[in-house]
Amino acid sequence: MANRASKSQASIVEVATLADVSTATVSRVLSGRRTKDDEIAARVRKAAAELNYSVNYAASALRSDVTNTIGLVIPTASDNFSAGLLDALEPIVDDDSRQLLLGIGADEATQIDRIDALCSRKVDGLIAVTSAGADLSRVFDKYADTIPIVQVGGRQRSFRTNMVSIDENTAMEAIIRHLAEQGVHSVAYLAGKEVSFESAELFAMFHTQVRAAGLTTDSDWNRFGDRTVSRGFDCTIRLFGERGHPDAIVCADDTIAFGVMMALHALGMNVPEDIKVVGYNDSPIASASLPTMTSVRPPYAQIVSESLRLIESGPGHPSHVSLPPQLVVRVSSTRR
Amino acid sequence: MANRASKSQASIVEVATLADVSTATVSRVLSGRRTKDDEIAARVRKAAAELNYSVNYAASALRSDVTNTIGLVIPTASDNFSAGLLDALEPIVDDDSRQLLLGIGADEATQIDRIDALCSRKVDGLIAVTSAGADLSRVFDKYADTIPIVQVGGRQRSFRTNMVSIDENTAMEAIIRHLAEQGVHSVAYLAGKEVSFESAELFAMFHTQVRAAGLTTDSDWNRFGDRTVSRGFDCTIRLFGERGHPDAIVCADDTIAFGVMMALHALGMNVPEDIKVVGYNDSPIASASLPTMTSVRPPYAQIVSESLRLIESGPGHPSHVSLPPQLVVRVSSTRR
DNA sequence: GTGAAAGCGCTAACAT
DNA sequence: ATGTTAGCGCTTTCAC
Repeated sequence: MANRASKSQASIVEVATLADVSTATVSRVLSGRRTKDDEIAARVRKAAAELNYSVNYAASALRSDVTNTIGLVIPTASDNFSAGLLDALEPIVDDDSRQLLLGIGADEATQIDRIDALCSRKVDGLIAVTSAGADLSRVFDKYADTIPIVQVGGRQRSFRTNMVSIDENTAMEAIIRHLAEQGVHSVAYLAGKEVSFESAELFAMFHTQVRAAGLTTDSDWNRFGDRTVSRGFDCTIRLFGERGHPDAIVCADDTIAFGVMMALHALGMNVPEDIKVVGYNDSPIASASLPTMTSVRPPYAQIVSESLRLIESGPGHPSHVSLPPQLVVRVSSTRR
Repeated sequence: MANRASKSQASIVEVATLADVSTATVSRVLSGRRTKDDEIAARVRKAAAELNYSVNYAASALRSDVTNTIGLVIPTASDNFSAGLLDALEPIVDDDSRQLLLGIGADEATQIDRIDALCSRKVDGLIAVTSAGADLSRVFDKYADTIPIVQVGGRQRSFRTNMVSIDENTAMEAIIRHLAEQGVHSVAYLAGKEVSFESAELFAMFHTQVRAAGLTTDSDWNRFGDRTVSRGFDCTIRLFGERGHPDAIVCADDTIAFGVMMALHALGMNVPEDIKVVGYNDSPIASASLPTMTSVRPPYAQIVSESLRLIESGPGHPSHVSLPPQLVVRVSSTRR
């Protein structure tokens, strides 16, 4: 508010002068590295506020090797999971008066490049959402004992980094149990194509859970394929050209489920009365569809808090955390 | 590749020693601030590579006041426009061996907070996608003559920052001309609700262009509302309960258009034979829908290059650039 | 608990 | 064109 606003920027020296203490004291008070909270502390804070002081992060980083930045690498921002994670991570990072450095890389080479760039900026921690099939173990190992790294999802290839994965098995179990409770007897599964979140493993889990719940499925119903609306549409049309059809269709992505619902509509079938549909990833489309779609919500908040906790614990003690997603039950799967 | 890999990090002094030159020369060579490219330059680069040297950005920033970072503030990552911009911006920033600092803020207070945080980090430039109705003029003005700021979209409230806006009028003209060419006579418009990209102005442009092209519309057809699938669905159902209906429906967002297409399907109408549909923002859903959807693609690449160009020109010379989006013609609007 | 002073790694000014 | 040197603003010993 002062009239010196146009002056470049107040430094710690000016604050110290105004508060009539040493720069060391200012530094200690402002960074909370001081025991008492007495009159001196108040004076320092007052002076800092008056001068509209904020630390010079470059100087601070140079001296202390703490940059107050967290690096995040994602395959693309136009992906529900990455976007959801970004939205969940940013406020937490920022509330800690840290800053988020973002790297985007779809292929292995670009991801490696971004991780290199971020690490040479000396981020205090790195979170990487690995894309389908990328092998980042070498670059991870390169920095593993300098910077705490957290790999989110994907296949773990480096055992020197932390890993936060999503417990898809629990999710699948929740889906199947929920469907069984709604009176479903037979289920189809439209899997994803990419290896990213282990489509194949999910597929295996589906079979296990279906059997465990005493439901039935048919190998002709279940196919791998793209995560697109038209794929869901096509598969469903084909499904109903065959002899029998399931009571429910579980999809590896909301987009597929959306195509399924469109096709069912076209076929004159009602969701959820005639057939139930479950999506995956709880994208905006799930709550916007008609009827609203039951989906599986990745545990964004927990992924973020666990990742930051692992980063806090520093490099060199890699551990693996598996988090259960949440089944968001909406209209498309409920008995009416 | 050297066996000294585990050693913390090579500094410029070690590079200088190995290359047998001064640190100043190393700095000059590596930053390209040197005229000749002789044997000395080669020696320096070789030494740097051998020691796996990379500059300490904190030290560099402290000394030179250039941080090699660009700040970006968006309302949310779960928004097609912001995600598209992010994906377009990141590689360009990175290729320049700069880094992207991201701030996310949905409401005015949070946006201001993020802009403050980024600017006190002394980013070399700030790009802000302003959210609906937020007034950021004060915080913009606070930094306007220190840091080059580019406002993308939204309503311009500060005339001390650069502005990159999307020429919606040209987009609307292209849509209406295209529809007229496809034999359309009457058009409905489902507008957005939020003030963000000037729904009202777009609405006015729609009327202007419809009249200019000699087409007709009906005030009962055109409504403001949410950018959701169900809104598009409901509006369409209601539309066809009335006496007449249009040959085409233009929507302020792909999501709305998607709901429209679902409703038309339910009503037994064929797109594009019976009625044509045009969306907006060219989200992934536009190319994944059935039939594929004609939409308007924001000029991401141009927004990015213009923004960076304006940042390059430094603070204090605010200018306004308006960029025409591209009409992506797909099946939903073409004569068959 | 506080202050004085060293120095993080780099670049810009100045001198050669 | 290159080298020498000061110093960016901060944190952290080290004294007291």
